[in-house]
Amino acid sequence: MAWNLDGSRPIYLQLVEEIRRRIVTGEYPPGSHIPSVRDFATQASVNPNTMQRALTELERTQLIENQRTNGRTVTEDAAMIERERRMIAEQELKACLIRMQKLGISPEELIEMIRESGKEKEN
Amino acid sequence: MAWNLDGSRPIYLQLVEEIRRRIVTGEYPPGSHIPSVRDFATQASVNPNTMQRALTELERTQLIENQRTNGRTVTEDAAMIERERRMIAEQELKACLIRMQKLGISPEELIEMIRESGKEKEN
DNA sequence: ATTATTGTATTAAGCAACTAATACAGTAAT
DNA sequence: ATTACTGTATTAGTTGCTTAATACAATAAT
Repeated sequence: MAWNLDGSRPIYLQLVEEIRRRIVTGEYPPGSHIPSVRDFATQASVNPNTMQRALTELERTQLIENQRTNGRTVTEDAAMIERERRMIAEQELKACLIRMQKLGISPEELIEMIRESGKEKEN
Repeated sequence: MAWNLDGSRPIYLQLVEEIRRRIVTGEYPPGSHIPSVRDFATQASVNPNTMQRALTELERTQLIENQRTNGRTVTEDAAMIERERRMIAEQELKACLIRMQKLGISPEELIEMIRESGKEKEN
């Protein structure tokens, strides 16, 4: 329900990522209708034009299909959705590893840091 | 030597991060002079105003000190620099964990992914 | 003293993202 | 047929980032 938009990057890109996230996590199931441009814009408190741009952009990934005057639906291809989810995760990981390497932190050290951060929950 | 600036975010922020990275990795040692605004701007192929903004911004972190008309120097406080390095790393990790969690990936799974990505080097 | 270099400030211009307010065409529902 | 909803397009105005071209004061070097 939360869009969590910030001014650090173009809003339409953040919209793309948030909607994509909802799709790959099953929040918007395969084949289901997603809200209309106007509804989406209202929900996210952005201009309809900006949401339109985000949805058009998202269409290029084939995750959503344009039903002309009947709105847009999530693709039926569940395997493709799962593939997308893994791809996003691997891109995130790769970016994280690079940023860490630039700070002089190896993958092994990163694993150790993750373990450490897990322990802190017990406070 | 590479600045690797892209248009995805404000350039002055990318400059702040790159210079900060060079400091915490020892590329610019404690107490040393960093290049002048104009030199830095030339190196990074940006406008002096943009570099000025980045350096002013970076000053707030205390990592660099303003010597008035004698340029800027990296702080002598090596412990503080190391502290900064760890803080950046932990922020990166935290952000990564959150993004992964949003994709339905647990810290344990993330560790597994890191191990997997390490194996792929042997191709 | 003069010169060069430092940081800093100012003004103007351009650009991309975003908002705003409409308008239009197609289709589903009634 | 009419109504209400879809996506789409257009035009205009605002804002923040960036570049550009200077200018100024303070200091280091000579």
